[in-house]
Amino acid sequence: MRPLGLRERKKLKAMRHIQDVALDLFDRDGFAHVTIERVAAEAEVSPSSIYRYFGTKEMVVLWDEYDPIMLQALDDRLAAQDPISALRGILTELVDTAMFEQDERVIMRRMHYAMEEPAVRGALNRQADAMAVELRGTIAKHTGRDPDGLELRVVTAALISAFLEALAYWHETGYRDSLKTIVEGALDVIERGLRVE
Amino acid sequence: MRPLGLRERKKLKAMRHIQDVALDLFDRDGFAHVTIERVAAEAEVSPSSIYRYFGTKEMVVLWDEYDPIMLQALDDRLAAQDPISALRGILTELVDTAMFEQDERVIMRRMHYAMEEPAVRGALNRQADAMAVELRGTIAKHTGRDPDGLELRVVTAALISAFLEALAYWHETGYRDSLKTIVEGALDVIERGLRVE
DNA sequence: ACTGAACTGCGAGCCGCTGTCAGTTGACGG
DNA sequence: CCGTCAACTGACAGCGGCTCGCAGTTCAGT
Repeated sequence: MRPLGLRERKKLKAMRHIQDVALDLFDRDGFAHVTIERVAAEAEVSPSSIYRYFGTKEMVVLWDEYDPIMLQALDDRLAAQDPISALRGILTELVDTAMFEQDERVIMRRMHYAMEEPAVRGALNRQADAMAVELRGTIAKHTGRDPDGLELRVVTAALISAFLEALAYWHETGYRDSLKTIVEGALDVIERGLRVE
Repeated sequence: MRPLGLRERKKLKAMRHIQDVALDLFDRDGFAHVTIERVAAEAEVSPSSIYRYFGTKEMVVLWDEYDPIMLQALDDRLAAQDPISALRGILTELVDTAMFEQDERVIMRRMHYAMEEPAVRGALNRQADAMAVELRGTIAKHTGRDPDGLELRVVTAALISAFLEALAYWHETGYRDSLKTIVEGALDVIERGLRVE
């Protein structure tokens, strides 16, 4: 799996390029006012290729080549630790990776649309939903709980939504604090229970 | 506000009729394979009217004439009680209302698409997001918390997502138990904190 | 090399959704 | 009861996201 063939490398490069070009156009004219056709023209690929690569216009923004790696890492950790520790661990790992530093600017550009553009936000939520299902299955497998039980459903949903809120807060506060700090704060809130008043 | 004019009554009747016709067609041919044009023809209104009434195809399923009433009731309760008690209260009230009994079948039909059809599910999440924002504002007002603080964000998100999971669970278990029981179970989980292992 | 499979671009087309405009219908004061 | 005005409705045109089938091209394994 490690050594990517030429085909895959070309595809990855094309996707990076398309995403980059698209973000430029979105920044200039706004997400809604940029057509896929124009992105395709600017990136010198055909519109159908964009749809083949990304599936939807929103995914042009949301796609992240490291997502599968992250998910794999999370899965691995879940075999040995509880979900909250696993998430904390991933975050720490992430911050220590040069990859993150390097692409942080791109991440923030994408985050802008993920938070401000309703359509993109919707797609993000959908991704989160899919992730919740998978997470539930994994936790169930490692703890012997009922994967379809109400309790586990609520717990994983709370976890995922806490992470999403952390992202939103990170964005709204202008990326002032590190994402790691914020996510840990969010997890703390969840962990200690929700005395509301 | 109470006595609805003829205009509003006609509109409400039309919307009920359109939703009903649409659900019939969706049941027969599937959500994706039914065009708004066909719904319009079957309901004997113009397509533009459907868009004026509901905004999007998904909202034809999600629209509920009692939603604004529910939201108002929730707002009222939030002035005097904490959010969890308020939600429990609304649920109890709901179950006691004849309105619910009467329309329960329609609710289940709609629920089917809200859960199984990705596009509709997306719209539901979006509604939930909007509700979270409002809820945050209301809680902040009544408790003096920072409406944009991380803690309140996480708490309200957990509450809303718990409710959504309760709905999903209700649907998945074939509406066996009452929604009230399930929501209360979900709220219990949230309330006592999320020790995961 | 060479064959098969995967990928790409092209063209046509569906349908959700928006905006405009002319015609109609209910709300309201006299 | 009626005239006026605002609100609503339907017909139409059009945009653009997205899909599909097809023909030509490019990479992978032998």
